[in-house]
Amino acid sequence: MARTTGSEGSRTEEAIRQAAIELIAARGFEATTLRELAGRVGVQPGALYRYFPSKAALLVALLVDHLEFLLDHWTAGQPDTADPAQRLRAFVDFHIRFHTLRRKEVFVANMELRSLAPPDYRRVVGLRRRYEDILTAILADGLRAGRFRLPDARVATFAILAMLTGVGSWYRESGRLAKRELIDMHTQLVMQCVGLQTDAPSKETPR
Amino acid sequence: MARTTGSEGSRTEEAIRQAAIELIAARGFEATTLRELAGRVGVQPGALYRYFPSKAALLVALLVDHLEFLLDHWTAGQPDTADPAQRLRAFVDFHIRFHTLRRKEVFVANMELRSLAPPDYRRVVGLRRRYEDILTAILADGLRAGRFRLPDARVATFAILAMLTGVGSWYRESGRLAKRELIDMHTQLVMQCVGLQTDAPSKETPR
Amino acid sequence: MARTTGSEGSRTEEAIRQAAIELIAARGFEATTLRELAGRVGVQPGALYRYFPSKAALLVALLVDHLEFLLDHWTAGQPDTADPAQRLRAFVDFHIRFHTLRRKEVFVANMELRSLAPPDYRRVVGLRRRYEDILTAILADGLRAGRFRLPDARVATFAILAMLTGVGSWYRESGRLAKRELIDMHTQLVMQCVGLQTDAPSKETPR
Amino acid sequence: MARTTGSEGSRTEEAIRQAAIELIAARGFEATTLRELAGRVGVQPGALYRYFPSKAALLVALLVDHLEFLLDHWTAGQPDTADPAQRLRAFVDFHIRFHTLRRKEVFVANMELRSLAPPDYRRVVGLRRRYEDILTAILADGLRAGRFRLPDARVATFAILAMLTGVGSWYRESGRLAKRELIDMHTQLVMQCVGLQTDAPSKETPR
DNA sequence: TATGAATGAGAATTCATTCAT
DNA sequence: CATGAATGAATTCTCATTCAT
Repeated sequence: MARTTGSEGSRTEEAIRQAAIELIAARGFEATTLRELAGRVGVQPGALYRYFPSKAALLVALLVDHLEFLLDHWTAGQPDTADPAQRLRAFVDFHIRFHTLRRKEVFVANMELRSLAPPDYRRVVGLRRRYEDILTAILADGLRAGRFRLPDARVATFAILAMLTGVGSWYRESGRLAKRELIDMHTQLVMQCVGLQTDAPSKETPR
Repeated sequence: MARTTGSEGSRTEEAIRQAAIELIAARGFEATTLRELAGRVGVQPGALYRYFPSKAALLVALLVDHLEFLLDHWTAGQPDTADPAQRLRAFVDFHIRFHTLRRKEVFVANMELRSLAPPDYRRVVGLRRRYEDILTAILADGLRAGRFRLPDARVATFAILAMLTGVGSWYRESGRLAKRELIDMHTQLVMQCVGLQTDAPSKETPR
Repeated sequence: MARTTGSEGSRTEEAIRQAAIELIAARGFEATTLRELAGRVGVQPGALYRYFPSKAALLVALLVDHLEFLLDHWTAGQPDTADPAQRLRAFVDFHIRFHTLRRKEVFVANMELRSLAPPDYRRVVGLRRRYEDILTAILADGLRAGRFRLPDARVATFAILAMLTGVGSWYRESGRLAKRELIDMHTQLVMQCVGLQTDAPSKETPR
Repeated sequence: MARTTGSEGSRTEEAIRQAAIELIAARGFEATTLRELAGRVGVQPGALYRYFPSKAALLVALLVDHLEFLLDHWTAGQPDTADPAQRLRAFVDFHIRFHTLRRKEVFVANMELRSLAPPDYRRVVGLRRRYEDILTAILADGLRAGRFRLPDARVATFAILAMLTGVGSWYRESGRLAKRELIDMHTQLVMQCVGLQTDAPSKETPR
């Protein structure tokens, strides 16, 4: 379904969101001016205020929508198994796909938390926390079942998320690696990280 | 040599650097104003220009010094062994110690690359690259020696650095974990990640 | 004739006028926005332009109508006597009644003259002048007849009008004084002011 | 003593205050722009912020200083008598002198109360109240001594102040009347108003 | 008769930077 | 070595107004 085609207005709003993500990812929130944003969208700066009451509110809308979208998608595509290793595999696959697909949103959501006013910050961090909890639950499950060898489920959550999310900051569609390879590689790394042996071959970095 | 003993001026410069790191870490470079910086240092804004030709130059100085300090310290304390596993252990220890000690500098260096003008950006990224290369070399060594099982030394470098650097964003001196534990945990995670078995015990997350 | 029965439209126009008086009295003309006005009326800002060609024209309409209403009412209820003292008494009564009844209109008419463009200013001041002239004529009559003792009929006009109009700025229906008392008090003050003895009792201010 | 001659800065501040009074008196506070104010002073708009933290604060400073100046001057020149009639005479003289001398400040103080934020409003109204109380005290004295015939000291205070203050809104130095005449006329009006007989001659308005 | 979308001009305010002293 | 005064350019945001529908 998604946003129905709609009037002038809803198309303008979508255009603003798109352009905002692009600009904020490129320059940072503070360094992004509404003038430039309006210019990209092809309207006057004042017109932005029909859609967002302030620059800050625009950022909040972007981040909240992004995180809710992320959570919804995980929920919708959740793996049909209770096996922790299988679930972890699915999580890595999901995370990398999502984070390479919506690279800019992810980048913005990671970089601009500090541009949020305290109440907005709490709201956004709350949503992010729910995503972290998904991974923590998988790791804790695996630990409990004696399948994973880990020092601490929460620390490992942060470690693995940092590792996986980092991908978005250097991966380019046009680069050396196909997305399939990327996922396979990180699956191997994560699996080993939680103490599972993999039979993936080792290969040296080509230069 | 440089700023050692401390005339009035060099003490002021140190104070500016300190305050700048603090402010930029807290608000971001764009959101940090020279007025506020000057206020913290206890001088008028104009006085800052005795020490740095521009706000941008101040950031560059901060980042370059930080990265050179990082590289110097690794070089100075380099482990006295050729064994890849030992070297990797040493790297993790060094990295986490440094990144928890100089948390704010690290945070700024990771967040504010995009605030740099292209030539400065290249310079700083060049330094950072030299640090990454240290880890890549260790991993490639271990691969060549058949000691590590890894998909790709470069990808693993990014993955491990992201994992380790992430620590700085949530670790607090006053938190649940002692620094020793932190290092042990991440050593275990990294060792497993590169395919080495560890004998560290698994423990569940306390609630 | 004019806005009597009330199609949709003429009811809307009345609502606009009402809301405008209220808002302008509260915030001043410049500080009143058409957005807020429209909001109170329950329409979109653009709809106001069906009724008034501009914000400035709205103000003019308000002021002119108010002053014409004032003059019409005096004319309609004019006292049936040539005696200056009687006429003065009637004027005070009329003025205070009108100025407490239509407090907000009066307030706006006194405060917002300077918001008028020169031609509108002249028109409105012309109407106001006709009202002042009513009092001047009474005073001049009384002087000529040797009944009043006054330095100058015009100066006294301004003085008395200022005195009486001032009431509107502090009088509240719900306050300490009934309207009847208010009128009696000011009648006494004005009568004494023009040199007539009154037999009204003096009373001290209660605390 | 007064503001000592002083640096560049204090001269600029004085110039800002002067120009601000002039502009605000002419156009109203809301309609006065900092651009225009700066233009009159001969500086860039931003420079105003060295002297006042906001447009609103500038207005407050103007009003508070004006009212304190008014109160100080009355106190300094207070009449050397306890006789209510004499004191009332002195008050009228003082008030009209002051209100014709500092016409614009007075006008602004009367018109722009509503442009103040609530706390500032309370502060300014508090000062104004202290001035009103001076007149109320004189009237109450005269009443108690049986010298004045008045309905109510507080109501009479408002009435007389309105009458006297109104002068500032039409008096021009260059007009028909000398300031001496103006004061004499209003003294007569006020004296009669409180029920004292005067021996001033009546004269008709020349046309 | 009214709406919804947008404009264009201008508002207050902020900020890096300069420079005479 | 540092200040105090000021600049000039930009920023977010507001608002009266227009107009196709």
